Amino acid sequence: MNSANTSTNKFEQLADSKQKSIIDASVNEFADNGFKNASVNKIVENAGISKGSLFNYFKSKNLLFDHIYQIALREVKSYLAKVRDESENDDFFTRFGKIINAGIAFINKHPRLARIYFRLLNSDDSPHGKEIIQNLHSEAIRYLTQFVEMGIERNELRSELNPGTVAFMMESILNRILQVHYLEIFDTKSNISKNDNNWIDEIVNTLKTGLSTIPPK
Amino acid sequence: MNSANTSTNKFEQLADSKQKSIIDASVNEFADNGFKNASVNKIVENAGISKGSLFNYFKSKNLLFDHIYQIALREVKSYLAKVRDESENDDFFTRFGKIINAGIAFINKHPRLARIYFRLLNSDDSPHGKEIIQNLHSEAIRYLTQFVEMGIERNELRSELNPGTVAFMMESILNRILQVHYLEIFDTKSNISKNDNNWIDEIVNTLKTGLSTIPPK
DNA sequence: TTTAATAATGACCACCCGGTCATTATTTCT
DNA sequence: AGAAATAATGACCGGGTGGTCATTATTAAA
Repeated sequence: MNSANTSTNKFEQLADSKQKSIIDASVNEFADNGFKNASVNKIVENAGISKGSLFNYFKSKNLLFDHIYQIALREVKSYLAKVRDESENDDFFTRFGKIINAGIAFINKHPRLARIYFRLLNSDDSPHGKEIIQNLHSEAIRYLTQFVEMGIERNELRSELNPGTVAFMMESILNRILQVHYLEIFDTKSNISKNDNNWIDEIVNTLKTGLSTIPPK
Repeated sequence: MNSANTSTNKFEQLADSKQKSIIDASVNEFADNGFKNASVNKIVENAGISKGSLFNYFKSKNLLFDHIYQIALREVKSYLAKVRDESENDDFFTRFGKIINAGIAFINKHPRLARIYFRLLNSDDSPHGKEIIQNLHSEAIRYLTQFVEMGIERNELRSELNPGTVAFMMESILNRILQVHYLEIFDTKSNISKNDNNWIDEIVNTLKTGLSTIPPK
């Protein structure tokens, strides 16, 4: 009883190369098929282990998915922390542009994790799908709300703005841009192809100055 | 050989009440489980017909889904056309608010169709999922781009704006608002609960006047 | 009313699923 | 080297899948 008996206890004591092959096979299978349609049989086949072993490491398909998801979450958070720290001295709008580009960079670096995320978004066939997504969204809103509040303090944003509302709008647009980029990677037929910095700058700038011909008071 | 031999030919010659019960059962099953995880056995059970009959009306599960999807698409388009015609004399921002409210009304009226749509969005387990979604998005963008161009012509929007970019931003926000509303309906635990007109007005207004403290030239 | 055409049925098929566990292979300890 | 402990295996289980088709029930024609 020396260490906590987590569900991944046995798994974590495996050789690193074996862990990696199992994680790789799992990520690929979940990314391609979502949770329910992912096949444990194919995972063990691609990982080069027996089914009995997998169910020895993880008590169920659910717990295996949880483990994969935790890995993805850790990766995302480290990305967000990085961009927050690296853009501390930029103005609000430059920062927002950098956040968007960090998201794009993440998708480029971890396309299969992004795939799992985007599947999770609306599929609801995953063990804790709803809770996971709610969590991610509220974390994103909190993250962006901080930026907005800071922007107001620095007098870069109008003081009468509701930070939560602005954060919601930013998150909407951010998510959509990332979704488009994700589709560009996974759908070769995609004809959207607007993923260049000019486009992002244009969006940020439009958000900055607004649409109306009539300037506010 | 008098009429086109479509895959739904036999189905459309059925009594209306029978058609309705089959469609109802199918919509419910697809809404609750997505395409692949939907069970044909449960559909026929809930529709009160035999499995053989269903496969007589529709050659495959795929074609049954296609038929359901076409129904949903028709419903959405009629909604969009209605709001376009009814708001012809409003200014751009009032119109955008009405579009958002029309979307919310649609979800309230057809929650199960909305569920199928949101599942379709990222699940990619449906027969032509990718193409369907691409189509819907580009139709939405085209629809909104018209509004933006009209707004510029009427001198309600800055002339230097790129209509496609603005339409993209609007669609991002619209989609997200509808997604939140959808979650409020289907997830009783949802604590977002911002679906009131004040919130929508606030978003539209923020988009109108922009975020920056510095007014454009 | 008898016959011919059409519609509805559900047992059945081959296949795949997540999960189990007695058996076998490997490592560790004496 | 032998015994004990641990790890890995894959045949097997009950259950569900989309789809088929010989049989039965219903309707239309004679």
